Amino acid sequence: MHHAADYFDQLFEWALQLIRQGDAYVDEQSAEEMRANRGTLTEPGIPSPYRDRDPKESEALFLKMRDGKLAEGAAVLRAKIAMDSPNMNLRDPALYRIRHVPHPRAGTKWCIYPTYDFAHGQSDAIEGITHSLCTLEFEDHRPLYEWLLKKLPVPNRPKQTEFSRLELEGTVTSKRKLNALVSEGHVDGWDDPRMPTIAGMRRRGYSPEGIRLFCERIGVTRKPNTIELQILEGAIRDDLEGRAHKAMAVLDPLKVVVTNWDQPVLDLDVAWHPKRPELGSRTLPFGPELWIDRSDFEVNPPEGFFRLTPGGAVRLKYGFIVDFEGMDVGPDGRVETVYVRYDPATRSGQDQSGRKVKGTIHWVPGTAPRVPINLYDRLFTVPDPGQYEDFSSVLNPASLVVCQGLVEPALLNAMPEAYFQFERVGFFKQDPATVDGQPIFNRAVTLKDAWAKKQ
RNA sequence: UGGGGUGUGGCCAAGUGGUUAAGGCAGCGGGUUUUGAUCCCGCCAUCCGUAGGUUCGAAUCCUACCACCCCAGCCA
Repeated sequence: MHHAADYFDQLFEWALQLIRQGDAYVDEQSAEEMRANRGTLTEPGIPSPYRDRDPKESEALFLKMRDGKLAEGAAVLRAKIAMDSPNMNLRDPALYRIRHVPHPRAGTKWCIYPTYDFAHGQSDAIEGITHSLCTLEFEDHRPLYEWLLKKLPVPNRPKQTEFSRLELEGTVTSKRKLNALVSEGHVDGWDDPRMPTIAGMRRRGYSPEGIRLFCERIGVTRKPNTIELQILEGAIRDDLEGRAHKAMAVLDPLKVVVTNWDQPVLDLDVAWHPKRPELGSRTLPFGPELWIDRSDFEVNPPEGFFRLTPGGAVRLKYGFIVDFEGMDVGPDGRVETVYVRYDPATRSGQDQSGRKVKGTIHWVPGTAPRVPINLYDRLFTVPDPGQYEDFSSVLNPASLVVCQGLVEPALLNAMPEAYFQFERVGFFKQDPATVDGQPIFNRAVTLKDAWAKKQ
């Protein structure tokens, strides 16, 4: 990492040189006067009364600026270019201004600081940069960037190239707006998993490779664009599909009792990934009591529903086919427990029964630990929040839903760097806030769900 | 009504004078499947902002027009 502050001494010397060359002058107009004299888009500006002062006088004033002898706003160093330029950025842009504040890196050494325009190209040159990339709004600054490089004895001449910024549906990407989200407390920080920052995406569970795949898919151009969220999510899914450990978790538990289970708990040995044996396997206990997702049982199933129903049967993934036997319904009409019978001849991997069922659902053992699972969704309810003057009014109140889910016991073991797919649910990763034996999972992205879409 | 940019299918994006306008995402249809996931197959712009023109031939060259974005901070 390099910082412009590392070059403040050199930048100051170069500013002095511009003054001596007659290419810069100290202007003592107020900010308001400068604005008034800058002209408009269609009318040229009016030269400052200080524009043609003796360079020696400018130099003396500039030194006074540096020495803290002038108040903020009392004077500013300006490039002497052209007040009638059709390019507003060339109407004698400010190069240095007085700020009686310490600098986060340079401390209290300076009370004058270079503007973006004066620091940019020269810093690039010092760093030996050959191609300086930035976004389209700086296109109009390129002539200024080049003007400064030409006027100064810089070690090399970087070339500025602009491209369009990346706009993503359902979020904001400008630093200022992101900063507002953080400082106004709408998110927990710059690495909040809902933030479109690298830190946020990593914490959410996006892999570096997935992020790069996304970048490859969207390309780089000079066209204004707004990328659909699906392109990001699709890239993340495509990458995670191949690298995630596959496990089971139940977000909204419904108790299931296997009434004919007449043996000790059966420890199933299940591979972490069906296509990647090198990832190894884990133990998954199957017993008389377990949990399934509430959405996988319907008393009055809609057309095409092939999960568990009264009178129906499903396969419990990696386990057995079970047949519905009965259920307990609470006073509020809510199903509390489902009773099933398992078919011993249908054990996964050694099923010789020939039975076929329409659905296979995920489950966790009755002893499954309960852990917090953060379900993240888009931060905003509209695709273009940046267009709203007060974007906090279109925040998605459900951008984070914390649920207490049940996960298979193997997930209690620390695997902080692993990506997980909770089968039929989505991709997840442990949050860094996880402490020993108390994992917290973040949902990176859901799985595609053709059934949900059909509903 | 100054200057700088950009316009190719729902979203991205190749293509810069010559067969039927790449590819990805999304969508649709079908197959495989102990994840309604993955995977596989097929379909998806007679048309490239609009209108003219040049040419044997144009999304690609010319002209005009239209639309949208950026610039009047001592912000970056």
